[in-house]
Amino acid sequence: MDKVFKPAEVEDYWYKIWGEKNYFHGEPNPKKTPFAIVIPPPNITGILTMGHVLNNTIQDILIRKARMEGKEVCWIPGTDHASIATERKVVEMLKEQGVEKQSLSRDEFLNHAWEWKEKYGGIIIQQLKKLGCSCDWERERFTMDKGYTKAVLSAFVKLYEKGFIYKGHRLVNWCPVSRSAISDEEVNHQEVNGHLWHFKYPLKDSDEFVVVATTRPETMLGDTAVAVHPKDKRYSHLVGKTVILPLVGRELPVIADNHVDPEFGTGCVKVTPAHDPNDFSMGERHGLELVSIMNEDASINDNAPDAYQNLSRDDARKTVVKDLEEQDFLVKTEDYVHKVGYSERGQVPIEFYMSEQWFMKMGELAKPALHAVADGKIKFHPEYWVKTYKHWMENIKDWCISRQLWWGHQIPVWYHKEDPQKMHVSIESPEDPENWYRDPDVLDTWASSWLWPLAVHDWPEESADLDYFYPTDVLVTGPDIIFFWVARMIMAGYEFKSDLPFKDVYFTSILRDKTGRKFSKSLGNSPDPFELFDEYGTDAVRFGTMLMAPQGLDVLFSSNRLEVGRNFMNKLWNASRFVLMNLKDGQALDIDFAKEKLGLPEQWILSKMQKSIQAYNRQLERFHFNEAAKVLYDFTWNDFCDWYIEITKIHFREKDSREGDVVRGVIVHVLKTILALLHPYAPFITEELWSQFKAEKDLELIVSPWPDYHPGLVDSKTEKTMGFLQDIIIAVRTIRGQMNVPPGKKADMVVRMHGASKFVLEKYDGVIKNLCGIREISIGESLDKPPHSAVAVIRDMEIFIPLEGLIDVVLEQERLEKRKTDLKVYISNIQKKLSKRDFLSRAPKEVVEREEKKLIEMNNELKMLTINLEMLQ
RNA sequence: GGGCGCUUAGCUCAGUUGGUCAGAGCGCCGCCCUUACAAGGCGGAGGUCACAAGUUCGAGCCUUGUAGCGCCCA
Repeated sequence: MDKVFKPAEVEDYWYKIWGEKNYFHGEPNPKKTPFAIVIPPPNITGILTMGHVLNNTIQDILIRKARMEGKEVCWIPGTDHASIATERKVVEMLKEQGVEKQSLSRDEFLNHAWEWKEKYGGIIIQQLKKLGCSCDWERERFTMDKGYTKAVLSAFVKLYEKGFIYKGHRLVNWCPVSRSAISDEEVNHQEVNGHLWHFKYPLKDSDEFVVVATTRPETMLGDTAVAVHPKDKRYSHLVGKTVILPLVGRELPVIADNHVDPEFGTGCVKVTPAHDPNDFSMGERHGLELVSIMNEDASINDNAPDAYQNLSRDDARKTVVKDLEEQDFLVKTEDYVHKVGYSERGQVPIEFYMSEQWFMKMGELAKPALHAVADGKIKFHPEYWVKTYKHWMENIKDWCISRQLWWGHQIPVWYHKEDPQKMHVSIESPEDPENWYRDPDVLDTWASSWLWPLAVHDWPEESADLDYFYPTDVLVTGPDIIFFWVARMIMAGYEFKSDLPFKDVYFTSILRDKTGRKFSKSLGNSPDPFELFDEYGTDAVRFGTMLMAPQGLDVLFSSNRLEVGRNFMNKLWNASRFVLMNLKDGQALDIDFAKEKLGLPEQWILSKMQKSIQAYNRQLERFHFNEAAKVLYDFTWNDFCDWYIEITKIHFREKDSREGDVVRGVIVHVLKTILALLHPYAPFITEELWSQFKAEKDLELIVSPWPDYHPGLVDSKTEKTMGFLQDIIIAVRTIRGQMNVPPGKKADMVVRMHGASKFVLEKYDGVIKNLCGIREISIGESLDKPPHSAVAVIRDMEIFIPLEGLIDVVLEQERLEKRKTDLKVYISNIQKKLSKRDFLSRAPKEVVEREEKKLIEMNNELKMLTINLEMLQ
């Protein structure tokens, strides 16, 4: 074995072997418990980010553990067609080639889109394989597969027939870049530094005028009223009068409406029903005219005066303000901070735009989904997301599901050419297609991905796969898509299968950079996972990432934190190397621990290991992946490497004892258990090391049994004794360290003690001698303190280390004084506690006894310290 | 405006059901290339658990309030 672990040499090798042996594939098997996960399908436009690393490592951990536990495991991978994002990519690509989308037919465009998909859509899948994901690749799906498409259209038809889907002429969120409607969830509100412009609108046949304030001057071209609050005395005389809209000349009524905020601006507002949702409802209440002044790309249309037509909305704003100023209608311009809705995909401010769209009624769909989570049938981790979910579900609004795009699932609705009111809604086209035309719009991508857990099995077709692997067990995803996807999948599950889609939902951390900014493509602050894999090794990236991602909190990611992972992998590698070097050829390593007489360190490491297994399983079961990683890290590094391996060196120096053979059995057993437990986090290195230790009959680690927890091997007495031994060793090392005793120089140890623990010293003197460089140990009840010696007090013993020529009296005094000061504080705290009658009567007996015992021990230590300090004077 | 979360060592963070002298990694100081590992070993320093009040025999943990930071929704 190499002295340093070289990840690149094992990663591809083992991934290939696992694949060849078909270990990733799951089939319905009535004899086994199923364990299923569906991957959150990444966009075909996407490449692997650290967010994907985090998310998919977690899923792989769950899947690999379940596989080792003997469950029938199925992790279904796939990709999402991502309507808006993909169409944008394809349009951009065509533009570079000098082709405008508008010059192509729908079919021509879709051919380009499919070509693009074939070329780039599989990149992220290859990347997930590099990460080590043990997905069932035979079952890989794409949301525009034939079977999947059928599922999406079937769902549309079923909901239409139920009356849950309808068409309406509404004001919708409009993305001028995509030239499509988008849903409320695709709008992000951002604070921007804007202005508040105050304009004069003159009263008809009068010298009077009103002043209105607006953040969007260009929309004045579509104003159809001016409104004030009915109780606003400043303006009550104007209600019912008419003002003239500057630049346009349109006559506008002055109306009174309760929804006007008298505090905003002048308390008098312009009303633009075709471009603002509040104004729209005001328009409905007052029967106002709708004047839409924009084209699909948010340029000004011919409902505005000639001077503004075809200007972009930004140019229109400048021109309108300039013209108003020149004509003396501008009163003032104030700086003004306000929130603006941005299109999530287009990254530009959205417009509110009148158009005809398809909507889904959500009220009935939401009911069972709300209850499933509120009643705990579906559990969220961390739990606090339940509140957010409930709040959204209880205030759910109808969902705009149509998009003015070509790439996606075209809406399965045909209109009759003679009579467009006549509709054919079906997954099949009409029998006389020549008389019909199909709705050109496609469905919102989420209206296909909400079926993912069902449609991967070709629902609504019946299948054994669907029966066996649905509901799935866990969904792992980011909290940013709790509404987009999680909530809607739950609704779809109940609506179409009358059952929940998953039992647990784990919401991952959001990754941020060192300064707390969210990782994003546009900021360019997202590290490339492949550079990290190269630098640290994939296992290290997986393990390090998991170690730094606490449940429910954001992660300030910095790649040097992955060093912890890399160092740990190297530690494990070298510990294995040590064990391998000390094994004998052909030695049977299956030791029956029950039948062998085990030494204290062996009993201790096995006891510690059992406790670690228990804690590890517990943390994994409660989805605390960082804490589980920590448990294993601590056990491996501290207990196994720092203590147990060091102790075994004593045995391995004596070549052929029977005891040594038992130690070999124990050390291999512990190491193999560590490898098995770590495998879900670090699959490559553990499989490689396993191959060095596995017996003939053993399978690859990926399908080897999960270590059992044996409570019978937990032995608290052993742990106490070993703890005592460790305290002694640490105390001696501290003295050596502080007095600068050269590591090679052996010292003697004189122990004055009275208690029953003397046997520990006598029996394990070898351990003490070897672990802290001691030559001779003398023990007695009335030994004198040797001259020039340093002292440590441990429980009932005084340990003297004679250090002729090395002892620094001042240092020794300082050290003892510090301990004495600390002790006094502790003692006084305990005394305070024990002097309270309420404490004695109300605290549990064990707690009181523990405090009393502690007090005696500390007082004893203090006494011995004081004597030794006095001797130094 | 409504909701959620966070505040523990210089930095980044753990801390389970309220009960040992509050932990880790990194960083810092000292010693060491001891035949698994210098990506390492041994030892050390470093904390008013944001602040205030309350509940309790007992609070980092529970309750209320305050301040600061962050996120989501309107």
